[in-house]
Amino acid sequence: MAIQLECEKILKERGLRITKPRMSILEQFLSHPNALSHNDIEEKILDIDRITLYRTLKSFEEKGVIHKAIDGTDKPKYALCESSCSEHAHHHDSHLHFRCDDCNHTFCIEGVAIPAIPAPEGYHVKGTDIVLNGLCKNCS
Amino acid sequence: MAIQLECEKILKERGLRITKPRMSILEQFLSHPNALSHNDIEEKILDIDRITLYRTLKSFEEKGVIHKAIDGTDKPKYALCESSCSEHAHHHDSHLHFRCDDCNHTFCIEGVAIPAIPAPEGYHVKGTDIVLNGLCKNCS
DNA sequence: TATATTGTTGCAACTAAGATGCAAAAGTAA
DNA sequence: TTACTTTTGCATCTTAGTTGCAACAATATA
Repeated sequence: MAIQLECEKILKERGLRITKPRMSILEQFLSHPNALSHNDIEEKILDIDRITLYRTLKSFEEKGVIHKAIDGTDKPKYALCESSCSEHAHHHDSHLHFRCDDCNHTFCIEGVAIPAIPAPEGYHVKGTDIVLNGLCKNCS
Repeated sequence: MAIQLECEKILKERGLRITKPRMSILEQFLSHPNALSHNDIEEKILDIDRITLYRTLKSFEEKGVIHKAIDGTDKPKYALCESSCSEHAHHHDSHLHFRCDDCNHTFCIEGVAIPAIPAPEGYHVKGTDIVLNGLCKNCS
């Protein structure tokens, strides 16, 4: 599917109006395999307004288009959600991200079975986030 | 052991000079079970200089006194290292933290066996960080 | 296809987080 | 006690992120 059409489809599905900044931001996520930070996007879309970008990332997150990819760095990064995520429930009770020590990219890994982590005594576990680091496909 | 003595011992072991700000910062870590953010410490030690705190946290981290506790929030938090950590090697290839959804405290969990996470195809895994969330001992 | 409605943008202004350089002060070794 | 070295605390700067608001653009409806 043409990337433009796919962007429009996603925005419509989530009840977000189709606007120029939203289209170009979403396009970035669709065309990169790795999670993107605010800064990454600013560098790729030169004429984007800083504040619009903040707000777009926030509304994308709220509507289940993207999710914050925990990767152990101080800079928040975002990755596309699976289509099964919705406004009301991100299906991310158990999530796996991989940060490459070499290229510093963070990847959202789908479809790997995550073993249950033994709950520490007295704690009630609701969700699990796993951050692996090492070398990614390209760098190893 | 008196807490003062313990602080001095740790600082000496790591080759850090014993100073007033370092003592009071380290004291905070020793007297709280949870990981502390920059802000947490500023609130507890009222007369501390902001920049000194930044620099102290950095040197504590470099010398293996504390480590950054990845907990999925945007605010870096720090927790005491086990004594087996050193300047040259943090023993944190596999680390587990727990963030409570209720009190928002982050705990560094020691002594729980962490199952190996299956490495995604093509990736070379060197370290694993796990962030559990849910309810901590006090809140459940 | 014009219009009303509502959501979104882009700017200004602000707050908070964090880094750097430097002179004065404090720790340590002799 | 002195000499040497590290650390502190301040001023200054940069970057990240928020809020309020007027102008504008997307959609729904007539």
